[in-house]
Amino acid sequence: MLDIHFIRENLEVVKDAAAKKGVDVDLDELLKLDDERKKIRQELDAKRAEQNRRSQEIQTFKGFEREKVIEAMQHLKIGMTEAEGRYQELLQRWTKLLLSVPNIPSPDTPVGPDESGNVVVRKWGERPTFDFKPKAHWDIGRELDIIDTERAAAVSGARFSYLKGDAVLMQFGLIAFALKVLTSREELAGIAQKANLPVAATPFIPIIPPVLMRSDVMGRMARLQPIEERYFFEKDDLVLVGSAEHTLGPLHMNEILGDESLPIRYVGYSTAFRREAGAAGKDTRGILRQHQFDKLELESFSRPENGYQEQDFFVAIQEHLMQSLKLPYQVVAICTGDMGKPDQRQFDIETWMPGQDTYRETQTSDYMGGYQARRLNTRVRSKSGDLTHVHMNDATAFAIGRTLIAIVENYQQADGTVKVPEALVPYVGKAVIGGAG
RNA sequence: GGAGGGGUCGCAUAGUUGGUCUAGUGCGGUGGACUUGAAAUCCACUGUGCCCUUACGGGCACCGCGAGUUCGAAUCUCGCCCCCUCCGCCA
Repeated sequence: MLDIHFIRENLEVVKDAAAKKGVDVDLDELLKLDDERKKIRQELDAKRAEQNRRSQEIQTFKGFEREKVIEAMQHLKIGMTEAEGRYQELLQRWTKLLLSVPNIPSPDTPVGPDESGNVVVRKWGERPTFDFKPKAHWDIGRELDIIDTERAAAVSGARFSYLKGDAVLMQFGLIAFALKVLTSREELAGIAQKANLPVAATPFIPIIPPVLMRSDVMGRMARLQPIEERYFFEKDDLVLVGSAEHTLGPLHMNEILGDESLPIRYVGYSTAFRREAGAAGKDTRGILRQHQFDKLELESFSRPENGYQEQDFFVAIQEHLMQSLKLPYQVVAICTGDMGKPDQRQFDIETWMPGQDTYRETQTSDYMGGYQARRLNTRVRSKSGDLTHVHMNDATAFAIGRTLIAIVENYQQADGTVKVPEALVPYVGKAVIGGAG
């Protein structure tokens, strides 16, 4: 959420941001409620001050005098209860409205109504050429018997799959490869240098986070809505995460971090669960859009002034990973109308999928500014002693399913086998999938 | 799941017959005195949020969270969350 003081002082900026994001929120109403809120607050505090004062006094009184004061305070109490009721009612409306205010897009975010406004920032790699018609991953997967969606449908339903054999080796190969890069100060320093970014080379701490979390904490991550997208266990008031981001982000909630400890970087490996409620009938073939998939996710907490650089670094890491696999991709700046509500700036990496003859999103990078941290109450104490909210970044390192798709479609060969990207061979233990060996 | 114990201002603790607790003490931290310097010692300060105020300063709230009893609750009652010990179950 945004700071109410910030909204008051930058009303036009916030209005403009909401309009660009296509979010309908009545900010004038919010400020009106805030004025009322303050007024009742003052009234209440004055009454409480009086109560405190009289509570002290009362002990010096005795007998009839004491009875009289008690009677007066009972009266005061009635007024307080009434004011508290009004305050709570108002606060509820106030909070609801405040939470619906989206984050402000960065100045360099393209303005647009929906995904049609997204802008390709750069492209990398050459699309492979084939002297045969490249197949889609669902065909390759079935033929090599490494992806089984049919049996999964019988057991679990649509949008589930069994990954088998070499696909599994590939999954753990990808993870091992990425972790090697992300936990190495030298590798990270190299990536930063190449991207010309003056960021710290602090390694990522690997985490295996919980995949179930309290719904109220998910709310504080601004990720509970739309609730239709979440698997929700009402009996336990727990939701399944849609990304490791959801449990990595709150790792330091209600904490004050030391300035010298930043940036704190984590790489979390977890399964992600999505109901895909709004995507009925879309991408039903293969494993592009699954209810369940595994993912390596980056998360960092940084000083506010380093937030944008941190995101640039995250994108540089993503590009480094894709370049290592020699997969052709494009970096896309997501426009105001397509980005998430809590985002300040968002980039996607879309990777070339020859079997589908198009680029598909494989990674995303979200810079949240202090939007999530404010509600999570994660703060930094600067050297001068000031407290500010940390800035948070999250990004995909590898979404395993989609990376597998990209690999099998780009590395497929005429004989039906799939080459293993050179960088992965040591981690997978073989150079070809589906071959005689 | 059952039984018991516990959650106090960075850490550790005091406080459970309701009102001098707007929370004491120790450690840590900051500033100062002493010292050539340091240690030791002594003195002062030491959280977060909201609100009023140009400022100085002031008010309110917070003793796991939320309700309740009361003129008044860290202290009493109820619900919830979490931690620890033992038992049961279990990868």
